[in-house]
Amino acid sequence: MPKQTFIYASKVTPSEETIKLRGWVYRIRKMKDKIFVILRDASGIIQCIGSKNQLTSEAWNMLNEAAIENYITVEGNPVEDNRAINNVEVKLTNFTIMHKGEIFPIAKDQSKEFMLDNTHLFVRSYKATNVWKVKASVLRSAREWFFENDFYETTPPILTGSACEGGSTLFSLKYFDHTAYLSQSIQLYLEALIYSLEKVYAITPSFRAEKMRTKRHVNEFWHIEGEEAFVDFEGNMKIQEELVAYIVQYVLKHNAKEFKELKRDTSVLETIKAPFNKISYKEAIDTLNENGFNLKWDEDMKTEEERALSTIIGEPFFIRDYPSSHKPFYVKLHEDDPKWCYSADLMAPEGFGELITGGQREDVLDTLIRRIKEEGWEVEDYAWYIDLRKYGSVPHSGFGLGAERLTWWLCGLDAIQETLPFPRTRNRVYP
RNA sequence: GCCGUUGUAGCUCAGUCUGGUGGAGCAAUCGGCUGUUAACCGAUCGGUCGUAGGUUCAAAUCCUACCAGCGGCGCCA
Repeated sequence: MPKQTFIYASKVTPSEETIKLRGWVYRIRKMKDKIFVILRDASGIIQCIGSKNQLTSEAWNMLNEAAIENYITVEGNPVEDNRAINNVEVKLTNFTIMHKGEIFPIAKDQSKEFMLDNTHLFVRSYKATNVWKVKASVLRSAREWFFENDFYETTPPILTGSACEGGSTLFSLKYFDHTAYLSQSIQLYLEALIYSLEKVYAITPSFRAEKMRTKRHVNEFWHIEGEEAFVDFEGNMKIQEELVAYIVQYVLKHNAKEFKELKRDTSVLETIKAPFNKISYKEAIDTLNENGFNLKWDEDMKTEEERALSTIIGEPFFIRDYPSSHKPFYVKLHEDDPKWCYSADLMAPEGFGELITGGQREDVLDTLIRRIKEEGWEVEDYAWYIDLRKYGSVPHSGFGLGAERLTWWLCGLDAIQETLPFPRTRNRVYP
């Protein structure tokens, strides 16, 4: 038999055996002859009780010195007790402080500002840990879905030499003797890769140098992007809704404990299944106008309106067929009426708003060149991208899903910043 | 970039309107303690009131400038 190893707090069940655990002091409550210490590890927390008359004086003294976030190891007997969390506690037979360290600065009350100054310590908080677990499930289940649907994972570059979608929101940096940019989206590269693998995806960080400060934005986020050859606008939406529905089902199955601890009411999530509602941009405007707004058909929907619509509809839905003037040059236009284009946004319910933008790409060489010129870009800057339409151009579509947007909604958090361990915002690039 | 708002003890805040010797809770330290659930009780410790200048007999408080943070909007995932 191998030497007895440490077990996770969540695996502790009442038994006759002596067990060992290691982790950090989450809470500690000291009395004259008894001390309760709550041990925290990656799996959760468990109450341990140390009694003066059942410990060596050395262990008892150490227990008396223990403080929040000390690294500790414990030995004891797991017993059933309805006064403890999860009705199990460990009656200590030994207790060791492995690293005492200094006084942990994060206490009961924290302001947002203090929390952000101490993000490197705040990541270990109970709430944050639950969010990291849900996010891990989002990424894992997305990969699973792609794998099961014959998509190849690819690794496009994050450093790019050309500015796609305009330069104002790009972070630039010195690249030897040139200027390079941090990627806003690897879409154009995925479009190149479909000619090889047909169905591709990538999960990469995307950077936006927007100077906005909102609950919905961070300057660095993880982008789940897919691109598919021979798939049209309708087929693309089908892929998106199946992917999102799969992720929702996965987290409901695997993260019930986390949702409970985050106090997330999952009843809305439980009803979600593909296909989703689809309304045209025009219908969206009409719906809003019926609900007290006064918008014209080609007017841009603002956050307030999108949020209202998302609350009215109450389940995930697509807004499809946007006015062409609202969307970039690579979006394919309707053949019969170029006023509209094959672009759709997937909206989360409950007022969380946009999760995905996707659509069919312009695959006709001349139209693409004309559109680039109309938007005022230099055709030479997109030479390699235009090349893709010269050699066996195929109809294709794709989309970009924000991993943080999705996690934010699934967990029902106040702000998207909470879904990243080290959120990059306008005034925060440290720690 | 625009609008708003905040800066007082290690942390969370009151005190600013109406100028007159800086307060509370938490943390820490010491002591007490009935199986506690961010325990409880008592005591102690702890501050260049964001920075600079101005008004005044007197400024955390009024005025000016600056700095930093936070919230929102345009944008978007």
